[in-house]
Amino acid sequence: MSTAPAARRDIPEATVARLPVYLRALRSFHSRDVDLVSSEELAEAAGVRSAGLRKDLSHLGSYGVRGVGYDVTRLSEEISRELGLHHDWSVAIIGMGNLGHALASYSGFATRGFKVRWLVDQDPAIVGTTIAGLRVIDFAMLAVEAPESIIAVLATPPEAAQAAADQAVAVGVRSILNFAPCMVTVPEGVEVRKVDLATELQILAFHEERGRGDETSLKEAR
Amino acid sequence: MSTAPAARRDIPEATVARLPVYLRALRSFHSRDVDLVSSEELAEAAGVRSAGLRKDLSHLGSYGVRGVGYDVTRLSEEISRELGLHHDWSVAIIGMGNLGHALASYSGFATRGFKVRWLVDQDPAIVGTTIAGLRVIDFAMLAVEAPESIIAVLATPPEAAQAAADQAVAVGVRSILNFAPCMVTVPEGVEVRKVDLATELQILAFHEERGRGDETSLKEAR
DNA sequence: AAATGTGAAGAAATTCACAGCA
DNA sequence: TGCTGTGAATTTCTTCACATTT
Repeated sequence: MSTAPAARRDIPEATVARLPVYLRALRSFHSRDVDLVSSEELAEAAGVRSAGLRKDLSHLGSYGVRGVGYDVTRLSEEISRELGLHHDWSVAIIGMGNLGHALASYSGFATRGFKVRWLVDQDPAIVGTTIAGLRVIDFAMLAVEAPESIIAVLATPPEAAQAAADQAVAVGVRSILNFAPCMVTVPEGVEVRKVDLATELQILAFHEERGRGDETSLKEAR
Repeated sequence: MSTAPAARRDIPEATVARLPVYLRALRSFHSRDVDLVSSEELAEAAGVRSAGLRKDLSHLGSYGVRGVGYDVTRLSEEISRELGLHHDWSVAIIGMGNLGHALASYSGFATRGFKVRWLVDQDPAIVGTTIAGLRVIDFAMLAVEAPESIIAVLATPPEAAQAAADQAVAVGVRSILNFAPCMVTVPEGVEVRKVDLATELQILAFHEERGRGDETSLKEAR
């Protein structure tokens, strides 16, 4: 409806889920000193179609130049701003088993905007030790140290996940990334995203089993 | 259309992505000795709506009983069969850094049907060592030992991911789960699914930033 | 000339609401 | 009566095709 003053608000969920992918592709271009890309080039790098990319970007406003393309730096900034990455986010990893340990030093988290600031465990034998340069604390300490808004990454065993989520919510966490192979229930207003290895493998298995069915549609990786 | 002989083939992608979730919920019911569930109960446990659940299940055939519900064991078997879990899948983890190390012993992989059978790295200093009870091998050895169909889990640093994917494909891998924070390009016929921590965090950040916008629609975790 | 931005068409997924069966 | 299975309606997402702008 309102055309001129930027079509804000109400970005489709499907678009939001792709913005981080575009951002990554843009950074890759930037690191190769490319500072102008066409929707065609960016779409290929992101594994989507150019028309879809343009439609996605149109939801944040008009940051491209017709006949020319998109300025890599400018577009990166606009997407970052839209995603709320103009300030840093603090991350707490809950559960210092194998996975939590690995996540604490995983380079994928080092992406600009997210900083792992707390490692939490309830086992007294682990609390107090240092992992990846951070001291492991317990929930009581997290409550004291983390008054601001933080994102919690659940890396506990499944039996402990619900309790950990409850405690995280009690501390004020409103966003949870759940790696535990189980569901957690949270109060309204708290968002949970789930990363489930078994689920991903099962989906792959389904497609491989079906074999050369419709796999042409998925030739390019995201 | 055809009612009796089961409505096979062509299960919607969105449904396929939810079947593993239903399977997990069913196993949870089973472990609590519940052997009959209504679509309402199962949907709540899976974090979806009952009508959607019933539509999803209708794509595999009619395994429920009107006025009664679904037999937990029966439905688990049907979904498992549909997902191709009636036989075991061999998994090779590529890249034995922090993450690969953690994945090698992650309980989420222990889900029935998937067995980590190979750990692969290209660093001679790591090849030959034993992690989680398995000897780390190189690609040459993988080519010798793995003639059958396997699923590869990429856990390399981003710089090494494309080369690792190429080598995996050369060995015959047709399904890849990519944990590296980058995209990989593969030939047609090979499927890649991506698990991207930064992406998930960015989506969470977006929603938290928007705050109390439309979060009522996401009150329950998957 | 080249490439964006976008209405309109089409496809896919979700939700509704109820017929049909135990 | 209770709950499944499913057409129909609705919403969301994708693709097309071209007018628009530099």
